[in-house]
Amino acid sequence: MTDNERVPTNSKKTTANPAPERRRELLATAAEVFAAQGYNATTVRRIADEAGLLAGSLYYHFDSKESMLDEILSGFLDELWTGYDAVLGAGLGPRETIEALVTESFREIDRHRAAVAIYQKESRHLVAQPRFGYLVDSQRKFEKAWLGTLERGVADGSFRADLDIRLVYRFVRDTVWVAASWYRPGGAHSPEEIARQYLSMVLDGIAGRDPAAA
Amino acid sequence: MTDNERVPTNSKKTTANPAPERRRELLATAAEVFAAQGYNATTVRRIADEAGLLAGSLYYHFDSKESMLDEILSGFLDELWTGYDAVLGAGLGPRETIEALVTESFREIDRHRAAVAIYQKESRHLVAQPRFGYLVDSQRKFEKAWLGTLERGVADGSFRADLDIRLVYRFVRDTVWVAASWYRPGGAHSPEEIARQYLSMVLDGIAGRDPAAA
DNA sequence: TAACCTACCAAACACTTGTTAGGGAAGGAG
DNA sequence: CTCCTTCCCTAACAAGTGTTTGGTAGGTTA
Repeated sequence: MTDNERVPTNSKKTTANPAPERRRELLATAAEVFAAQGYNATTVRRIADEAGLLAGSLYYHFDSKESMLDEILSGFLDELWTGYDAVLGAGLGPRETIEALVTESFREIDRHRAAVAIYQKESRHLVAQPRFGYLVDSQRKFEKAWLGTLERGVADGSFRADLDIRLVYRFVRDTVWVAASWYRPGGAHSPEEIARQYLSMVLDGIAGRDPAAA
Repeated sequence: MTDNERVPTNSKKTTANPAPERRRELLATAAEVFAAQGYNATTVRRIADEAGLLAGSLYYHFDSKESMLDEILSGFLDELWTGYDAVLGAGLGPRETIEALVTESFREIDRHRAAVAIYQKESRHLVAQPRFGYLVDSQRKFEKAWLGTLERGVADGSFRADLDIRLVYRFVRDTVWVAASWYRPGGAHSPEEIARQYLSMVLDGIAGRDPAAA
């Protein structure tokens, strides 16, 4: 469906997926360390320590450190686009689409906090590598979905027409995704509640409604 | 004045600053590479290549790779707080203070684009190191200034009272500073124009004013 | 019992990393 | 000319990097 459904290069397993439980465990801890320290600053030995095995043993499960990163990012993007495609195919109006996309985004941040953090820190220099070319495809598709929705909304009066639409796009996009840098699951607010307040701010602003106030 | 005025440890120069021209050149190119590739992913040899000399020669000017990073970040923060302190000491109302802070922030992004990008990517794991403890001080002061202004605004009706104020703080803060990731000096808009449109979005929202629209 | 597979360890490999030591060319000062 | 300072190069070092190789304990299958 999307062009992001890459099969992570895993030459070890020829059968479909016999026992990916351990892989997922290891990928989860790797993602946590990557998110906390940064990909390049993270050593394979550190991941192994955190997972309770030796560095070399990771290479029984994965081809390379880079393929771990690949699997983390592509796995996240696959799930993200599953959610986005459902929203975009629902035939909603511009404003409702934006609301649904923002809400869906915060749900993804809730479920893939580490992957989102990694994506934000590393994607900029990963796009240069051919292996991560699918990041470019995803970015393009992402921009098309959001920007297109915003333009539809400007056309039908849902959104203001007196702003640089690309500035608005980056504003909304960044506003949502940087939340992954401070969001912690199990915090004071649910993803839906955060989405609600963010949408309220983005759509209506933070200024007081009292005309008497300066 | 601020508590960020750290003297970068430069044991080589005992006199005040005899010829810091070359230093600034090298720091500028180092900052560009750090911002583009990430600090840990950047090798000293790469910086040297970009600057047109050999890796070892950098150590005539700087104590270490880390001290380059230190000097870049502390230099940026010093200038940032010079501007912020001027705004905060001007005795403006809450809304005018926020407007001035946002505008000042975009000016700093314009002048220290690379340093801001580095700060955003690396500060999270740098705060653990004692050498970069001043980052924590700056963060605390930053939060105090912004959050305090927002609270004053809620109290006097300038800002909405029906939102989680800490969420608003993070919203405004991130919204402004992530702009450094896409901003390029000499682009379509001046820092002031970007600040104006951002403020318009943050304060009044992006929704259309036409009540007839959904 | 024998063969086999899974998941790991122990130990090393080749390479890159930040950093250092010593030296030398260029130019101004005495 | 000699001395000194500035700025850079050459060449290496030790530590850390991702990765590979061979082996092995334990369970499952035949």
